[in-house]
Amino acid sequence: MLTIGTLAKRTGTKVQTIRYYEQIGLMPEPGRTEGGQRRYGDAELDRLAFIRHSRQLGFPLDAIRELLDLSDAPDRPCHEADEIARRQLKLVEQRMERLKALRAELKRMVKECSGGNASQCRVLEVLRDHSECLTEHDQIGV
Amino acid sequence: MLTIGTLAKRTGTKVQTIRYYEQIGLMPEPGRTEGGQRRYGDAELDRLAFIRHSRQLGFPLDAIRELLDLSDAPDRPCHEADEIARRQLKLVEQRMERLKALRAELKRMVKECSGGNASQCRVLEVLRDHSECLTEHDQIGV
DNA sequence: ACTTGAACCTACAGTAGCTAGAGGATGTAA
DNA sequence: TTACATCCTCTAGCTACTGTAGGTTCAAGT
Repeated sequence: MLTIGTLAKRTGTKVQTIRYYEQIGLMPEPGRTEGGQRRYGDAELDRLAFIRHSRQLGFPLDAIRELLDLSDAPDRPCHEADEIARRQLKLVEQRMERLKALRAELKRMVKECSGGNASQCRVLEVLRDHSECLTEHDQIGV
Repeated sequence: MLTIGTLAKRTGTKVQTIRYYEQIGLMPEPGRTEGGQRRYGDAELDRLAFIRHSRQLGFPLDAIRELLDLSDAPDRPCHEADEIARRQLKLVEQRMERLKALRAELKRMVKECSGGNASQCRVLEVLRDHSECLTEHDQIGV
């Protein structure tokens, strides 16, 4: 039987995060000691590891919920899981494209800064003048 | 004199966002009509454009506050702005590295999925078994 | 002058995914 | 038994907005 702290250490999760997952129904309510402390088994350890690994791959909690459902139902066809993974991959690729553009712009800013005072600062100038910019209006969520 | 809606349209911002910026002190309190509606001048338009452009480049609001302070004080040396931009560039580069690893992992998952049912699903299997993974423990913030 | 309707106002709640703290109870080893 | 790490619940906070409810104001058209 594992305490919440052990579970936390083994999966690289904070204790509070595990309780949070329980609260939102991602982790099941575990058994308790007489004194009311949570005690976990190996199934819960696996489940939490699954969740953490998925989070590390950037899957949002909603998607993880779906993946867990699939994982719990071995007979269901797997294309749904495939779908979710593909969606995530697409998202990651979009973000990368976006970051590439940002990086270019930031590099340009930094490179052109000659180190005078603020009134001649290239960095500030570029930020002030949107027209010399490669970046589009509505791409804020990086 | 510009209404808040006009300012919003011109800068690609939502009206509520402008009010939010005012609330947190990033935008000044503008003049009002007798009826209490906000009216802006060109200075405010410029300031908002600066903020939005910076946000598009991924600068957090705190950094933008610093940049605005610098922008308001033309005599201060510019290396602080340079510093902030460099910091941001570094962050962007870190994120890109991270996303590259994620992309590789996701591609692998998707590629190996053969389309059976959930019990043989490669995607789920990879998520279950952290040990075959390239990704490190603590890299969740993508 | 009057009416209409878009745009404005405040205030509050909600989003994702945790994280931190207060104030107190429990479990375990010496 | 005593110390002390770990646990408990509850609440609030973080970033950067976004949405809604319920009401007011402005400007254009008649």
